[in-house]
Amino acid sequence: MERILTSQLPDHADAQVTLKGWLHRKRELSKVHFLVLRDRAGVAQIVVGSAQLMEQTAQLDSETVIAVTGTAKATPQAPGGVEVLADRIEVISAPAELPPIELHRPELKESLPTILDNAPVALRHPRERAKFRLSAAAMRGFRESLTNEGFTEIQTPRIVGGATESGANVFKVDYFGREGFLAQSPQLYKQIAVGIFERVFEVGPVFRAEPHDTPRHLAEYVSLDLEVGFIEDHHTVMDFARLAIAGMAESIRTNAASEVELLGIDVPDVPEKIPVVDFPQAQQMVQDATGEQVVGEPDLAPAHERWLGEWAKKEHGSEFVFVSGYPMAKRPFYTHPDPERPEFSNSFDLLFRGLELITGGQRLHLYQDYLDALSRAGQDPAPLEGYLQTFKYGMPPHGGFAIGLERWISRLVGAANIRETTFFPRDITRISP
RNA sequence: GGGGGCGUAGCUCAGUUGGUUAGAGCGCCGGCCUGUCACGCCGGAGGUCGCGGGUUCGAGUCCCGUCGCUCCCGCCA
Repeated sequence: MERILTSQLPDHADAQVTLKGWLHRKRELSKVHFLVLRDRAGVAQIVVGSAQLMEQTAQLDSETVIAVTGTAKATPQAPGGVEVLADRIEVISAPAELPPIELHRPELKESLPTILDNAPVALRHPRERAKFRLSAAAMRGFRESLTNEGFTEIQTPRIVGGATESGANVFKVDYFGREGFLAQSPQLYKQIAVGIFERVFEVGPVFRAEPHDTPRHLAEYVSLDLEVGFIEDHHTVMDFARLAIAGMAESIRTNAASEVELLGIDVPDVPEKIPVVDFPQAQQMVQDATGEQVVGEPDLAPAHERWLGEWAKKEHGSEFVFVSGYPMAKRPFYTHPDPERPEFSNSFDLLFRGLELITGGQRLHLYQDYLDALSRAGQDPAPLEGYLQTFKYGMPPHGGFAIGLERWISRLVGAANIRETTFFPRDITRISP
């Protein structure tokens, strides 16, 4: 008998079916046992009526892997409308121990450290795994919307020689006796790739050895990167950021509809035109509203980003807001200045529900500009020789951005801590499981 | 890196001004219950109170140290 999924039960009413999955829960009454079977699609109720079968199911522990054969019956009493009246239950695999957490609850009551310590089994919970189906749908939307625009997907090295860019700390690795580093971003390689493909994107892990212990930081996270050539300025890049985010939101709506429903989340509408606030203007607004002295600071504090998020919602009905034109001072060496006011850059952040979700901008594209910028930053151009080749041999104006996947999902589901939406998070203290 | 909070049963948590044998709910085990759906009812097992030291007649409770977790800030995606 061929296996069907719990989600296919409504199509098989009154037919003989086989379900395979995990024993999610038992509810045992004296004359009838109800089993809840969980498979990759969801859960279904199994009704056990015969004394002989009940004797068997009474012995089964939670998470036993079983195959159930019986008749699918549509009935209003059944959760989900259709249940299986079991004729035969086969144990495929019996667990060695009971799970340390209560998987059968509608929502896990366990604390985050307990969930993370027991992640291999905790993530089996329908609500837990649903978050990562949202991730999958988001990545798919990112890939599809950009592929449609003539982008090429690339995979750049995760092990690099020489520090990639200034700023974040990098993990050192022993590379056959030489010093190597884990890539903190595909930045340099994706720019090189623009010289080859014009339009590229990448989905992959990046590594940050920063000693940050916050609910928004990870030592390893998934970066959705884009880089595109032949732009006017950073506003062209912002248009692609809008396109990518809209594609991700749409894919979640269509490819993860049941997860969206299960989690009860609001997938945001991405406006055709996301509001844009110039950095100095943003600071002035925050200062006027909060009375805090922020004008002149080189960046926005998280609290100020939250304020801007609320402002965009109130004034523009948008859950997204661009802040553009950050000061050059704290931006990396490849950042393109604003030709009109060189102390500011052609860069931007995209805030989603008050959290920094995307950073991007226009990059320098002239060889001499790179030599000058590196010199100003006091950085030795020698380790960057391969990178600089790109500009030596002709590059169009270009730019790009990076989206933090886990941050996007974290904001989407309203998680208090990014670890809730990270598949086996790596942070300053956690390296396993 | 700076500051705050918390470590008590498998899980989530109570535990009074220090006082005899440390509690609850869930989970687990046993019994009862034709339709449960966080099933219900009755009973039971389960603890080095994170670890080490100190004060005291007496420490889960007070003090010191240490380890772990967590939140805020810095910083970032």
